[in-house]
Amino acid sequence: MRIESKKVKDIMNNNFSNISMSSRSLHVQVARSIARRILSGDLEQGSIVPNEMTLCEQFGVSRTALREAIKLLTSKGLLTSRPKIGTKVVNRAYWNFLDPQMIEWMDGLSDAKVFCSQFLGLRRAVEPEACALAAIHATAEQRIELSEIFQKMVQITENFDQEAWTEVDLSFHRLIFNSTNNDFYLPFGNILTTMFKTFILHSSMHGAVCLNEHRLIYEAIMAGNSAAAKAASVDHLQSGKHRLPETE
Amino acid sequence: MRIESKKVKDIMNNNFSNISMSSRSLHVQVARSIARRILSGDLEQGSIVPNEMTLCEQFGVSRTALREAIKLLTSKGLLTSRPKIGTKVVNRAYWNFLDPQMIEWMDGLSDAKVFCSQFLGLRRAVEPEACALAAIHATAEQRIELSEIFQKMVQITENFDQEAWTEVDLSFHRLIFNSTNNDFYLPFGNILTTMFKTFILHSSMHGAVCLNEHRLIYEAIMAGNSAAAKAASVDHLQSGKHRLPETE
DNA sequence: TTTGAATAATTGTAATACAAAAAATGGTTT
DNA sequence: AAACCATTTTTTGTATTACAATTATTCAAA
Repeated sequence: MRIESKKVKDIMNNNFSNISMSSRSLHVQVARSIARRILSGDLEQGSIVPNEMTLCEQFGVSRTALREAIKLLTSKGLLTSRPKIGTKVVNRAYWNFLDPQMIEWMDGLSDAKVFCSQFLGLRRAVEPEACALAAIHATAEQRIELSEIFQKMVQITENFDQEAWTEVDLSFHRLIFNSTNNDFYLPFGNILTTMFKTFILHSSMHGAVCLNEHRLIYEAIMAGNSAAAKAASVDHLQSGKHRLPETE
Repeated sequence: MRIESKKVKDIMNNNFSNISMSSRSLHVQVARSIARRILSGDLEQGSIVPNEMTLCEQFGVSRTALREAIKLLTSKGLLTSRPKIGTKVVNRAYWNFLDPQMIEWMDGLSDAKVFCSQFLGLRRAVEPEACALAAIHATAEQRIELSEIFQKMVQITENFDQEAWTEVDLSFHRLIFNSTNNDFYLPFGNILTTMFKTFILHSSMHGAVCLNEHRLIYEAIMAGNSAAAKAASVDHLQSGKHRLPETE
């Protein structure tokens, strides 16, 4: 019996497809296109974008599709509409940069290096505290899962495979955010994953060193030692050599 | 000449109305209603919600409006749709709790006390680091604006007015997030504001003490002393007495 | 100058029709 | 019986048209 393990796993996880199925639907494609015009500064903050019919013609889509695209962008804080006035680009201060789809849309617009180091600037704030909270609040099941994941890390390190390691690394950090059992930390799992997948981040250090850093975090959380978990995470993120974008 | 200062100011700021104009449009009302069913657990994760025509009848709206509502919820990570299958509630791990509109929708669902203390759990991670970054990266204009805002705080403290103080307090913290000049910190200004407006948070300590805490943050940032700014912020947020929900 | 009614431009909502995707069905072949 | 393939069926996706609601603009009147 041949197995399509990925598909089966997706079904088990109640996911339709791994990620947000990229851009199958028309309105998402249109939204992405407009979003990038806004994010790049092509459409200026505070300016009124062309009216719906004009945009329909520009993109060659129906008003239905276009309006759904605009609703999507409104939801991200990029646009706001009113009858008779039109649809306006809102001030940058209201853009939801913490939305994974927004992050995908940034791909190739701003300097990836800058963008990633900015992200690291947030990660350094959030993740150590997440580790500290996880050490305290992780459930029994979550601790079991964490040890299973760390086991995998050890195995992969033995004969190193970049892709497999990225996968398990992400699931490691994602589980930590989940293990805070704090709703406000949950989204960072997706944000981190999206950052990795769109700006292909490689940890320049393979194997031993990196595994050791993870081991320190892992053991501190398992021991319920929040201070140690936090310190280990700070150390992990401060060794500023790694996690630079692959390009250039 | 009579002045409608608020409206004039809104026009100056390029805002259509102060906040996201709540629920003027039909599709937002529908979205809110469905969102609350999901957030409350009434609609279970992984389950398929009724098909579009059924929902149209339930809400008494057209398919156009209903679909725009669903697109909004999809954008927040709550739903995902596919032809022939239907629209499914996605796993909680993918919900964007860092979206201001999502936070509004939580009002009255979960225990406000728990929710607010969870938020404080994130704030304690993010805000001290934001202060540290602001101390380093704030522009000249931002430093000027910060001192103006602090001036206002002093004035308001002299004859205390709760509402006015909340207003200026929020603008103080918002400006700090902006002054990091880091895209990923920007959204926290809106998140903080939304948390305050929907879960009416009162700082139990008025006047002098609180002003002093802000002064320490303010002076450290102005001096460019990131370590001191961070420490002052930690202190400000650790005095765990304040910022509890008003209800009960 | 101010007021107020008419106008016009744009988004908001509705209704209908058809296209596309994909599971489910059932019959055919191996 | 098992595998395969075309057919059917269900649901969302897109297009089109029409009309309602909102509100800036215009222009006339007081």
